[in-house]
Amino acid sequence: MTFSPPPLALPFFARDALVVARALIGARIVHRGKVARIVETEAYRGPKDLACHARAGLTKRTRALFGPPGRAYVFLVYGMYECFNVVCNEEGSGHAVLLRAAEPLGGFDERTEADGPGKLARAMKLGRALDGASLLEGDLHLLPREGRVRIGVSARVGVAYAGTWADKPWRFFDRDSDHVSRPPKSAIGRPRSKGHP
DNA sequence: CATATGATTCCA
DNA sequence: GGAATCATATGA
Repeated sequence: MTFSPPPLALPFFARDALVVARALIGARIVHRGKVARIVETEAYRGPKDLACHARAGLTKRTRALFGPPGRAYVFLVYGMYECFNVVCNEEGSGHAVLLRAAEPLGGFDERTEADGPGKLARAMKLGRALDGASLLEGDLHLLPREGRVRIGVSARVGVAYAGTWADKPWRFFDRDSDHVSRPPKSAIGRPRSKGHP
């Protein structure tokens, strides 16, 4: 019989989004019979972070973002893609971690890809219906990382409008994964090249 | 009420 | 390089 660790619990999520974003690289996400290994995340750190949706304060959209940690924050972007986040830190802080890419492990069609936030949410069926849903109980949860992982760091993607906040090194990824959404510009921590040695 | 835009992806 | 596509945020 296979040992299965318990899902990540409240104390894991009740920390700064920067800490949680790094800790989630290599963790697994489980939902409706699908399992995937998280290989890319980004931290969003509340109202002061001008790249974070929390900058607009508490609105209809950010209700879950300002809610308790350990729940989902899901939003629609560009009218057609959804982005799945895990709420972190303490209630009201507006911290969250965006899941940007994962390696499909089980329960997927053979050619399903999850190398991008929109594609990951679509592949795992993590739509807006889950906005505010708990990851601490029920059929949506995360499992701790097993083994070692080499973590790379870069600036966050797609937030150029945020001025200097766009340059913060708050994106994390598995340096050895072939399922990261895009190679970082920085030479440090670039994912293993597929073409050359 | 009107309008601009986005934590993206896919196509030319 | 540009389009697709629509809920939200913002300002009149």
